Amino acid sequence: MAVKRSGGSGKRPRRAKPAEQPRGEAPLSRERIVASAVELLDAEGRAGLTMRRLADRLGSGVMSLYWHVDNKEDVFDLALDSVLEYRKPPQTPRSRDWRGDVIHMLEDWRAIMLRHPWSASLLPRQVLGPNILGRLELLSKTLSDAGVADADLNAAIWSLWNYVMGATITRASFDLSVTDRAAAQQRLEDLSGHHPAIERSRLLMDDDWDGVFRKGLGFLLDGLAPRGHESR
Amino acid sequence: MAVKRSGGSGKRPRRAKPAEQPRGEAPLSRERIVASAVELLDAEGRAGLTMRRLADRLGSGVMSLYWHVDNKEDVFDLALDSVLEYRKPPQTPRSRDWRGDVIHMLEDWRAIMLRHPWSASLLPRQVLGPNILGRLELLSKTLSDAGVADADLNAAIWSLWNYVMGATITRASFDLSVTDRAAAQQRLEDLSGHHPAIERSRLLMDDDWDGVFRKGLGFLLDGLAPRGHESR
DNA sequence: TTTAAGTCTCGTACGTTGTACGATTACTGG
DNA sequence: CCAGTAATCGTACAACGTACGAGACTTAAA
Repeated sequence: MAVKRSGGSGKRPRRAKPAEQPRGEAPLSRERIVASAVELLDAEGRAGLTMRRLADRLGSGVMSLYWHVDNKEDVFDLALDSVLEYRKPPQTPRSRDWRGDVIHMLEDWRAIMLRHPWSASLLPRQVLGPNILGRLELLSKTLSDAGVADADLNAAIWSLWNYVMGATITRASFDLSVTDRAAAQQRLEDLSGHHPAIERSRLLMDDDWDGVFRKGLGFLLDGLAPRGHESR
Repeated sequence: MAVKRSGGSGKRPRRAKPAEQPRGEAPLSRERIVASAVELLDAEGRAGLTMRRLADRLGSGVMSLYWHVDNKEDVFDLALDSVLEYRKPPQTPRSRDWRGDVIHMLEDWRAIMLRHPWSASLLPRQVLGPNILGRLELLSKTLSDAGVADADLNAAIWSLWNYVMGATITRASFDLSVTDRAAAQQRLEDLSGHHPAIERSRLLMDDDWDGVFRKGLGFLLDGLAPRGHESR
């Protein structure tokens, strides 16, 4: 069996004669594959990504992809992580507003995933790509610097992560087309007799998702950080 | 096209001569299909559920399933909701411990989903089955009775829902086999230089998931409910 | 009794999917 | 010239969801 490239990040040696492809096609590479996968996912959704369509879009044969990528799950993992790069806004390296830093990073996270709705549907998987690890590292460091005790750090990080993921997944799966929304409303009205409290809270209609998200995040941060310990 | 049964809950008329099946197979029904689907999902996981295997297990032809069920997505929806029935513990109808009631229901919810790990992977979908609606109704009513203002009810319910879903999905996807856990740890150590804060918090090892869940839930409830309003 | 309309089961077949396998080509260092 | 190894890709296969339509059976009307 041939020794396949996988996992590692070995650089492909520069080809001596780059003018080979009949079309102006760049040679296949892991990066190009992932970039095309993200385009396809954005355009067609999760079910729209097939290895054949991906190969077509790249102008290559289907099986060529498998030299650079282990399997389709691998493509999903790479696409998910690739979209989650984070550049924190330029500011003094020792920001005093740790709370604002955390909120900014988490809202950015959520915004990205809502901009690429397929990413939410990919979430129930083990995600340890470099960009996600980078975000966790930043979160960890920020909270630590803010005075959260090492013993509580785990709980703090996971609570925030959980909250963001839950809010994003929920929001993404309830972000329906107008037709679907009408159908859902109709369905609720059919059952209105049985669910007066839901009816009264208008749970599934005209929600301020962003506001709810921010509010809940505030509650969590209030609870997680040592009170009266902030600098602002 | 034949008028297919769907959506509604029409009772199948009792068959006059019940001793028809060569084996002791009960006749096909939506309920039997869903029950078998849950068994199959429990045993083989999400990818293990195929219409053919499901039909085999029921001793029927594949296409017979489609009389009772719209398609495979429908089976997933039904299986998910069917598992989430909730019986609240017997107690005085007007419990004073609303906080305990909420915690009990949400922890039960999480426990069920961890007992059926496939349910977490199904989550990014619109879930409005009767059992889930029942839980939302109960949650809504409990919070309302506890003094949460109508205007805040939406935010309260969604925050709790989001938190529970996020925690469950995360927990389920990180609940690895021992081998996988070793691999993940190895991977982290490979990158240890780049992620000192994660390393220090021991984020991915020996976590007390249940404790973290409970703690974060407490913070949320503290924030959501009017403080000093509880009865205990 | 005959007829017609459901209700329910299921065999066959089609198109699509992920990917195993091996042939093929290009380029490298000896 | 040769051996190795990096990379591409055509063919083939098993498995999938499900459309279609033929049938068997039950019930109600004629």
